[in-house]
Amino acid sequence: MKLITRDTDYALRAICFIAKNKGKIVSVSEIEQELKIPRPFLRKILQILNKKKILISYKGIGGGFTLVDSFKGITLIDLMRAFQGPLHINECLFKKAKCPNTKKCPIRKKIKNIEQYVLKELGSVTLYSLVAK
Amino acid sequence: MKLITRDTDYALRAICFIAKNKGKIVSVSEIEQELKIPRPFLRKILQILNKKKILISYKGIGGGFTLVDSFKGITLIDLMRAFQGPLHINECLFKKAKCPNTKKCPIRKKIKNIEQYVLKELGSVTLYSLVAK
DNA sequence: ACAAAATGATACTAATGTGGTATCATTTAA
DNA sequence: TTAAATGATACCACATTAGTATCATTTTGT
Repeated sequence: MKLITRDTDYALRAICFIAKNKGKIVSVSEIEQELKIPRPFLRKILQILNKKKILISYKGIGGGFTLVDSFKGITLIDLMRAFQGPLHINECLFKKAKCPNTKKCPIRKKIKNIEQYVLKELGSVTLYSLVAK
Repeated sequence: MKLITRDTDYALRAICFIAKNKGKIVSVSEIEQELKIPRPFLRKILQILNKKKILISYKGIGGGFTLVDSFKGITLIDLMRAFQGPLHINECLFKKAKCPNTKKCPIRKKIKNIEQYVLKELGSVTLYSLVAK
């Protein structure tokens, strides 16, 4: 059971590195060298971060990526959603049929509670807090 | 992100049904008819439940399954472990390398906390509590 | 003893998700 | 106008999950 997938993980590390170079435009090559992430995969990840407005990209010679201005408001869960889609702890438990012995399945409620807790926790971690010493 | 897989889900429903027929030996055919779970898959699931000592099986004509005597002590997490193995929310995040900007990665701690919470919650739900009206 | 009805064991197949690659198009600075 | 960067997109490989198929074993009734 994985809460965080590899692309999310890589994204986080890349962001940390970009944040370290405050203000500077950082290219794929630089990140690749530092973090040893396979280049094509890294490119894909950065492109997604750009689309999701977590990074800003600059094309052409001297191009690369910087943090978005609103970076301090972005949380771990935003990052996870970018790569892992909407986070439902369990999507379809008892969707088709209910346990015949219960009218309101108590397990569903429990799962919902757990889900909400997890989302709250993940949503409380800003990427900035991970970057700042 | 799935916390509970299909076999765990099916297992839970099957157990609910068996519990309803208190004491009676319930065959695969009966469960299949009631819950519309594909028979070979259901058989596999029930065999696992037997091996994990959550159900008792009886072979031969009139055979089938009943709940184990210690049923009241079995929790949702036991069921999940039977099908999904040991439950680690995240196994290897930052295993190979740490985010270069942090010495003790705060995210790792957060994940650990979430994991412990989830395990505690799931371990607090007895299957019996789901079955009992 | 034996046949039928049940589960046990095991190996295989199909579908999906994750991790990763390859290639061409587009933009931009020198 | 060319080289260096990212954008878009399609593809491939592997692992996990979901499900099937088949034969072996046990048990009960006749």
